[in-house]
This record gives sequence, structure tokens and C-alpha cells, in this order.
Amino acid sequence: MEKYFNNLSKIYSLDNWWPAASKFEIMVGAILTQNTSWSNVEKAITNLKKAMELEPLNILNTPDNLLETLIYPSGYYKVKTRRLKALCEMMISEFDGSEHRMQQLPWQEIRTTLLDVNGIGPETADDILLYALHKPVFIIDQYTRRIFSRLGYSPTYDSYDGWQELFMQSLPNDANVFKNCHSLIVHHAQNLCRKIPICEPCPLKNICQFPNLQLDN
DNA sequence: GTCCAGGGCCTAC
DNA sequence: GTAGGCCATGGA
Repeated sequence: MEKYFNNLSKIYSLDNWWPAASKFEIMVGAILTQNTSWSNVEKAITNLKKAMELEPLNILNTPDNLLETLIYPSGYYKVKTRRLKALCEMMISEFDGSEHRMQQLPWQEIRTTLLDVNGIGPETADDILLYALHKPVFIIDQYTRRIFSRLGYSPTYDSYDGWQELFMQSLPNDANVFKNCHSLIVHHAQNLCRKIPICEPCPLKNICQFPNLQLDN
């Protein structure tokens, strides 16, 4: 597994893969990017930052219809308005609106609190834990499952938690490693396997055993 | 016109 | 417990 990532890192240089000015901006992005391309999310975040300083209380104080207009480009704007406000309510009630206070707790505890928020599932919670709070948690997305099941990996349980356990037991317990590996997977899946369905020669050679990897289901 | 993206919830069986 | 429908814009 580590060799796979080493090879990926020789191909791609990832500089600031999740760009954001603050921890809270990453949390907002994690919700907005649900099943949505990042280019659309960027438009929504730009709108939000023009309209307000990005803080939980400011989002909560924004009328729903205005918030919907601001995040409109990211799609699902009604559900995401609800989800953003649910996140902000939790931030304020549990952590007094302070990401710093949130970060003090063990990640397992934060994860439970995040999963309690309507609209935050395991992937979004782990996005927040890893990228916003720098906690050593590996993010499992569809790309990861597809690529690694084709590479012959299979977790004990074919579930989010099963895949997560596999990666967290196989890689060094280090948030920077997890960030790099996750972003390399997504970058590879998007830029190479998707845009060039048949990559010849496959830049991963023997490591990536699927030179014609396509992101079919 | 079709496909799908840096998911998750709800409902029905 | 799980399969299927639903939420929605924008780029390829």
C-alpha cells in the first residue's frame, strides 16, 4: 500500500489541495462538497465570504433564503442550507463556536458529536477531522473503495468503517500522511483515471494493476 | 442530450 | 439491514 502511494507522489505534486483561510471554512467546504464538484463549491464559498465573515454565528443569523442564494452554485442548496445551520448550531452549543475548543478533544469524541449532526455522515465528519482539525483519521470515499478493491484489497467488513480500519492499520498513524494519501487518491482518480480512461503507459506500472481503470460502479 | 462530482437522509420492504 | 429515491448545479 505504501508503495502505491509513493508512486503516486512521484507523479503528482499536491500543493494546498484543500485551500481555505480557516478551519471553519474547511468545515463549510466539507458540507458543500457533498456529491458536488469542487469548482461549484468554490463559487459558493466565494459568495459566502463576500457576504460575511465566515463564522458559525454569522451563518446562523443569515436568513435561509439568503443563504440558499449564496450557496446556490454548489447545488442541493436547500438541504445544504439546513446542514450548514445544523453544523453551526452544534459548534455553538457544544464548543461555544470555537474550533480551537473543539480541537482540544480526542478525535473519537469529536467524531461522535459530528455524526450526531443531521447532514454530517462519516465522510464529511472525517473531512472535518482530518483537514480542518488535523486529526489522524483516514477518509474513505468511493474512489478509494473502487481503486483499492481493484488492487486486490478487501477489508474485514465491506463498509465505511471496515475500509477505514484497513487504511489506518496499514499506514503510519500521522495526519499528514493521511492527508497526502487521500488527496493523491482523489487527484489520481479525477485527473488520470477519469479524464484519460485508458492510460498508456500507466504511470503506476506494476503498482496500479489497472491501466484501463474506469470509474464504473 | 447524458453523466456525474471531494454524500447523506428518509422511506419502504 | 439495505435497496432505491431524492436533493440540484455546472462542467465535460
